[in-house]
Amino acid sequence: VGSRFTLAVPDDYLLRRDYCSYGYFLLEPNLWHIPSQTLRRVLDLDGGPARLTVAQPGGGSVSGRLAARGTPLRAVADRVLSRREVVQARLLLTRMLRLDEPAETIREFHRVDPRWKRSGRGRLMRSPTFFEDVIKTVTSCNVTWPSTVVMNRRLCGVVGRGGAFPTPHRLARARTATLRARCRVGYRDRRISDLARLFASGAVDPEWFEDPATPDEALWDALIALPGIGPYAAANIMQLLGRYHRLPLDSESIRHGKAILGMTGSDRQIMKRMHEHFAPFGRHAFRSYWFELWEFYESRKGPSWTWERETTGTSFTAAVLNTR
DNA sequence: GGTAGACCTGGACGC
DNA sequence: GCGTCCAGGTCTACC
Repeated sequence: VGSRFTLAVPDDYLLRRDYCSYGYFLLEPNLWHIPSQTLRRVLDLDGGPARLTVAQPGGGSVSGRLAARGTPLRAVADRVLSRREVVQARLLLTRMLRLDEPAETIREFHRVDPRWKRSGRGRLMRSPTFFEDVIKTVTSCNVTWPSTVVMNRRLCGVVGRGGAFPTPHRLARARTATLRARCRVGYRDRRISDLARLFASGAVDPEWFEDPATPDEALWDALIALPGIGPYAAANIMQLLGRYHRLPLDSESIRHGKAILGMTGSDRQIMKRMHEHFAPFGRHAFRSYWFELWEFYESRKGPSWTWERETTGTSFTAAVLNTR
C-alpha cells in the first residue's frame, strides 16, 4: 500500500473540467482515466519514480453536475513516499493543476468574458515543471498532433525514468541519434538536446522564468533566444507561465478565424485580425481565445473528460480538420 | 525590415 | 504495397 495525501483546492476547482482543459493532458506521461475520472501520472521524485492517482471525491460522475467544486483532491501513490517526497509531489501537482491560482482571478475572467461563467471554464492545466512545458511545446511545433503524441510517448518510454517525463539531466545525456531514431523527434533532436543542456547546466533558471516579477518583455526576449523557440512557441510558453496577454497563433488559429469568426483575407491578415479580436480581453485574452477553440473541439468530440488518450491521438485532428 | 527554402515525420492520396 | 505530396513552426541566408 502506498502513501496517501490530500490537496486543498480553490472553491471553484473542478478536477475533470480544469485538468482536461489543454491538449497536454492527453500527452504522456499524463493519463486521464475515464471510467474512474481520475488523473494518473508518474512523477520522478527524489526516491525514484512513483505512479500517482488523483481523484476529486464526488467528481466521478460524467454528468454535468458541478457539485464537487472545491472538494479537496485525494492523491494515492503506488509506493510509500518519504515526507520530503510528499512535499515534492504536492509542489508538482500544484503547478500542474494551477491550484495556487486564486478563485478570484477566474471570477475576474468571467466578468471580462461572461461566456464561460456558466461552465466555469477558466483554468488551464500545464506540466508539473517549466522544463516539461518547454519541451512539450517544442514537440508540438511543425507537426500534426499524432506526431506530438508519439514524441512524448517515446521520450517518456526511452529516456524518462520509470515512464516519467525525462529530467533535464537525463535528456541532456541522451544521444541526439537516439532522440531522432527512437523518440521520432526528427530535426528537433539538436534543439531538444541543447535545451536540456541549458536547463541541466543552470544556464536557464526556471525560477526567473516563473517569477511574476519578471517583466513580460524580458521574458519574451529570453524565450525567443532559446533554441527551437520562435514566436508561436514563446507565446505558448508565456501562457503556460500564466501570462495570457499574448496569443500563440498557429495554423489552427487561421482555421478558427475563418470557420468560426468568419474572417477573410490572407493568412497574414487573419493573424492580425485575431490579435485585434481578442485584444479587448486584455490579460485574459488567451483564455477567451482558447476556450472558444476548446468549445469547438467539444462540440465535435463531447466533453474533454470523455476523450480517450489512445484514440484521440490519431482521430482527433483528422475529425477537426475535416470540417474545413 | 521581410521572406524563400530546408528541416523531419506521418497521414492522405493516386497508382 | 509503393511512391509522391503535403502540413506543420523555426532557422538561416539573403534581399
